[in-house]
Amino acid sequence: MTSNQRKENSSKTAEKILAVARKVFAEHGYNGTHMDEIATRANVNKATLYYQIGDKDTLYANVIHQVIGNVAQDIVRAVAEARTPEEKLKAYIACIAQAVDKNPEIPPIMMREIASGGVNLPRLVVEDFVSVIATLMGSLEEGTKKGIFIETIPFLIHMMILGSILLYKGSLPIKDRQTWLPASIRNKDKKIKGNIANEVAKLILRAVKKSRV
Amino acid sequence: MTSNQRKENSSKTAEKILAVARKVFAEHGYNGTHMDEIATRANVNKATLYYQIGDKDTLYANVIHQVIGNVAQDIVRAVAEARTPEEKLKAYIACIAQAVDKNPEIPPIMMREIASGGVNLPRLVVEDFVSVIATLMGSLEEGTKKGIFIETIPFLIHMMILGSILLYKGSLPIKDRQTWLPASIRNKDKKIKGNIANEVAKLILRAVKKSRV
DNA sequence: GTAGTTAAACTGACCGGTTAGTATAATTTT
DNA sequence: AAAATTATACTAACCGGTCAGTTTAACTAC
Repeated sequence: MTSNQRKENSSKTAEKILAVARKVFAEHGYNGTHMDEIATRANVNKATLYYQIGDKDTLYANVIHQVIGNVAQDIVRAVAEARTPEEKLKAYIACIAQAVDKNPEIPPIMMREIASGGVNLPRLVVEDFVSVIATLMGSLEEGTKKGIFIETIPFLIHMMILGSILLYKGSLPIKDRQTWLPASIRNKDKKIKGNIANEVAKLILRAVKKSRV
Repeated sequence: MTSNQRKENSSKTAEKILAVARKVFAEHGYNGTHMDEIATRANVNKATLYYQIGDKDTLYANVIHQVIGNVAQDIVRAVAEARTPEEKLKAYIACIAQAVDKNPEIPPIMMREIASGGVNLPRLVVEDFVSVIATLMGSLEEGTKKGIFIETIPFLIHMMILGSILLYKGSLPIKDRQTWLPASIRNKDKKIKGNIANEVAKLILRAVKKSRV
């Protein structure tokens, strides 16, 4: 094995640790997460964990970055590629929904992060958020100027989209665990499982668009 | 001092502890909250805290009950009093927004609770949630039957409403703390501060109503 | 009215388990 | 040989919870 391969193996360990850490932090939050559990579930000695990554804060910062740091660019790019304000809004929603679909750790981590006032958010991540909201503001204002959209409060629209997706996805586990729930609530949405993006987009567009066919 | 006064003082102590606990739990979450901090901030000896209330779980359960246990009945009642589906929906949203306005601990506590899969939620509270969603489902179905509303996924609508309000209110502290934010984002919504209920209601109704004037 | 009794509220000091993080020597991998 | 990993053991701090004992005030008996 060359030294490159050695580095690969080493970084594979780090990646494994990060992947497990993501899950554990999502399950228990920062304070509820124990380094020992991460090490155990990653099949790695605790000393290795510290050797590879560092202390708890560093590990968490890495997780945060990996989980929500990259979504932002995706959104900005996807929106830029769309032409009409309506398409932009759709792309915006689809992007968020897809990101959450791809890694289900986003809802719990993000919600806890918001709950704690974003104390642990690296400034870089906050800046990403800002660029996302700015993007949305752009789309909405463009739509308003063109007479397609009504006047709105962009920040609220953002929270509406994000909130819908985060809470919807985030509460599925609760619903599933409460086996005694009335079937009317449990099954009402089986049909759209895995793809609420369309449904959210439909609703948001209905809310925001001026005229209707 | 009469024995009544003594009891009063005692229950005052308990109330003080509960009030402080609410804040601390909202700030740090269950695992991040230390009994010592609660005791200190309540100006009460830790042993007194245990004497008055019990262990951490009990204290947290009390907080949960106090914070989100009562909102449910309010909602159900308010919706029952309204006549048309549209009015019911408005009442529903207004109720939630008002509750969050009245005690700002709801967003962080609720979001963290959802994030952790509702592990700490007393069954009674979960049942309250169910009754709330059932109420909403009733209103939506009634509206659909009468041809006023389109077909919807009630659970998603619920999450849309709740998510909007929780995230909007919940992220205000973050926004305020990031002093470097562009003014366009910071100030865009000063005009509606304290009353997003109307705005959310407007948007949700536009999304859900079939025809428009 | 005052000495004795009881019960509730409260306190300071402490205990025991937990957990982040470290040290070290040995082993494996490349 | 050097880097990565492991097993094991350890420390220091932290934190939930307890306990023996004190204060306070209301009640009782004389």
